Amino acid sequence: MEALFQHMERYIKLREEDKVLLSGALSLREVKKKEHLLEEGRLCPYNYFVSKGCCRLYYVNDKGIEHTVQFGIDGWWITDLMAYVGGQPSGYYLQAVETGAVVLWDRRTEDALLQQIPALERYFRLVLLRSAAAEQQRNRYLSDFSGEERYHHFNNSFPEFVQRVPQYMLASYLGFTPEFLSKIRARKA
Amino acid sequence: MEALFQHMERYIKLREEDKVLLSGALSLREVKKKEHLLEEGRLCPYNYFVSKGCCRLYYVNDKGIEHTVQFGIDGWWITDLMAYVGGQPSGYYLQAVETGAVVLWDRRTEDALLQQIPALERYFRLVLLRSAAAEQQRNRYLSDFSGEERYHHFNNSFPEFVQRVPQYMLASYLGFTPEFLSKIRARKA
DNA sequence: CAAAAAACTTAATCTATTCCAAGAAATGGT
DNA sequence: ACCATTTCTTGGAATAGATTAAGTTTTTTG
Repeated sequence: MEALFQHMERYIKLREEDKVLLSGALSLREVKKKEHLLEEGRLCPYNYFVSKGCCRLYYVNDKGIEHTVQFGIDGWWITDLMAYVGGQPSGYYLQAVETGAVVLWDRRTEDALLQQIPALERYFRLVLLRSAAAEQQRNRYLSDFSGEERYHHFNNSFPEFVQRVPQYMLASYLGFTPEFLSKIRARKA
Repeated sequence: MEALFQHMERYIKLREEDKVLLSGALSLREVKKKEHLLEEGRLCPYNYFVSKGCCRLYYVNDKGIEHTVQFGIDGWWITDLMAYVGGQPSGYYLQAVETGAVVLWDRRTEDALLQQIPALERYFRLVLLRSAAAEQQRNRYLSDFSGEERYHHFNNSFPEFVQRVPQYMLASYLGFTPEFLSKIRARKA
């Protein structure tokens, strides 16, 4: 929970009383590796702040193939936004890649909290702005680079992260098959 | 400009004095078809609200090929977010697809305006939230559907829009070549 | 209204990546 | 330590879509 406060204080000032309010309204949840926080078909009234560990958001297409759409490591928010905003059943799975902890931000208490701590409007605006900017850049890589280029680029940018996550998840995040990733690595060595 | 006020009032309340403030701080710019609002290498201290017409954000890769990353029709915000947030030179072009008008939101007066009209924090938060949700969905289509499926799906969802924009732009938005789009259409007929 | 420019089509060849299948290596639970 | 499960590798056949190049149609402009 402290991790979230620190993250918020990068963008806004929090008074002690704000922290008390937040501590009361939010809940911390510990997750074991591979545990699901959200499954397809379920409602998703939460936005998840990854306070420790690593989660991934993925969907399963009609051929049964998993596609990882986002990794969330500590300090990132992650959720199925359509289901969060619209209140419909989700089409995604949210899974802990590593044992860790997340803070649950509940849509149903959101309005009350935002009224009590108006600075949070600004916090979430800035968080969303930065994540939208990052997404725009990721999309550029996805559309402009070949699969192999994407892998090398990602591997150079986040070498430690590549070690942390199974290859098949990485492959599905980078937009190709695990077999192909295997071949890329073989080529290099 | 009125279009922007209406859009804001979908999410927040604006007092008359707020509108006066906004009218003074923002500028309206008319754009001719094909005119550029932003070119690669330039700074981009603006966020653009499309009040009438249609714009597109695209980049040109090192092979000289254009990739359309976003269309903005009336009622949407559009800009190179990295350049807007970070202040570095842009890697994108923003071009009017049709003659129309945009409202310029200037990053350099943003803080002052947000302080004078705090409700705008909420407005932009909600706009960003919805556009991030839409982006998440678009990414799913891009990664899960074949080019041909993407075309049919888009064509069914936005038949009027498909008529409004040149095919090569649509192809580059859907992630394939104009030649391939031509083939898809030939197959159907 | 003609000429130039822009947009679209068609066809042949080429290539990055998928798909399938089977085996090898690593990891995890008891 | 051992067995089951999960993850990774390898190779060959198949394919969606790119590339190239030339020709046709449509739109824009003087």
